Amino acid sequence: MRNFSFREFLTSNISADPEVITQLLQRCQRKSYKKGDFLILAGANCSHIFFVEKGVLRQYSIDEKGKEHILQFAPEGWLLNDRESMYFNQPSKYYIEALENTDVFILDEKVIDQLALEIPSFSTFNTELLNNHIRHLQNRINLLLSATAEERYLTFIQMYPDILLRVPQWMVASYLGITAESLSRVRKELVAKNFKKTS
Amino acid sequence: MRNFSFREFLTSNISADPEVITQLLQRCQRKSYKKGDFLILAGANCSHIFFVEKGVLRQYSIDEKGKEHILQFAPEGWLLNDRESMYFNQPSKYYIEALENTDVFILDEKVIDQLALEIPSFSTFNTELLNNHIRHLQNRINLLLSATAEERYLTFIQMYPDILLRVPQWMVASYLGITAESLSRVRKELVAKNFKKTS
DNA sequence: CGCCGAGTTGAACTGAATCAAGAAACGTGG
DNA sequence: CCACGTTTCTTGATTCAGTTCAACTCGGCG
Repeated sequence: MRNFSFREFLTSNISADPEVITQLLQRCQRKSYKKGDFLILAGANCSHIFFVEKGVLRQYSIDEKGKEHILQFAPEGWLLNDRESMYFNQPSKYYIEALENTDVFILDEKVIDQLALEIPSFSTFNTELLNNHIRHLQNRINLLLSATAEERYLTFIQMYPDILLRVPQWMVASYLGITAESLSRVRKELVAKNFKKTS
Repeated sequence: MRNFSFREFLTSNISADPEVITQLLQRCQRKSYKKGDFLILAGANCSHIFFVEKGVLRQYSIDEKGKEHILQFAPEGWLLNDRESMYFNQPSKYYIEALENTDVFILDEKVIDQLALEIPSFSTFNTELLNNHIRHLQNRINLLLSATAEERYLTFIQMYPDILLRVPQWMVASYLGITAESLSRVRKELVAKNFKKTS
């Protein structure tokens, strides 16, 4: 798996001179987690943004019936954070877990606030992240409201082309809001359709 | 229905002196729509934020199968906007329609940008709106992933206690991601349960 | 008065869940 | 490197929540 450098990510998104970005990076923590490690447990406050350099994270909740629901996957190059917990200072509803050995940059809320004061373009950057996040969530809602299991799955593999090869299939099912068995059948159906088409 | 003044909303959310807010309000457009009017059609760019002073709006999309899906209701005191269209300059996927005669304040993107430059606390305010929006969307996704039709309905009436009395029931069904017939049956079931309990 | 959209109800149907069992893949320790 | 248990994936049978289609009621409005 290719590494995604946080520096690259930042330079292509914030218009600040390299010196400033270097300073920013110095104020980040860098951490490595092993497969299965938790970065955050539900119930704790989560006031950081994680940038994945290498590996995959998942963010999920557990409902009253004991079922897991995956809110987001974050492979390399993706950000993961819990704005609800961070911004509103609430205990998080979500667990964040490493699904592979994963290297992350951790940007703490305090650092974000400082940076927003010091680098004018940083708050623009932060706004962009928020807007992007909203777009992502809105599209997902639309999909959940309108699409069948098969349609959701097809959309998923377009959005996260390689995740399927890297995480257990039942987690993908959980992200899609269906059971593992259903996903297995959907995939079987698709293979059958393709076979028909190409033979 | 009680009126919700935009000034009140702003003063309780931005720490800027009244003079500045007065100026802000002067740069807003105020408009009235009749029941059934469209504020925005899908396909057009939507670069404003609407604040509802009186009335109700709905924001909805139409999928390939021709079905409507309601993304949000906005009764008085609520904001409605399409960040995806506004921020990324894309044609909107959503229609915005007045469900009653409705009075709104319109805050244009250009004005927002100006204000962010002129009033430091304004961008904090904007960030707060974005974070709130994210929280709202995330909770909805969780609900769609985990809850049955009945559970969604119960959550809905807690969140929008009076909307049900003001808009056709089939629109609520569309918001919940179920058919009008199903909602009718869910409601019937709930009445039956309550009758059992109280007799 | 007559029409039309909204809501209700019933019957048949269907996509997905559940339950259960077996097969395959995987990791770990000997 | 093999043997073992554990987790994941698949498949089948059954059930169920919610959809679809259709008929009927009700209330408002021209």
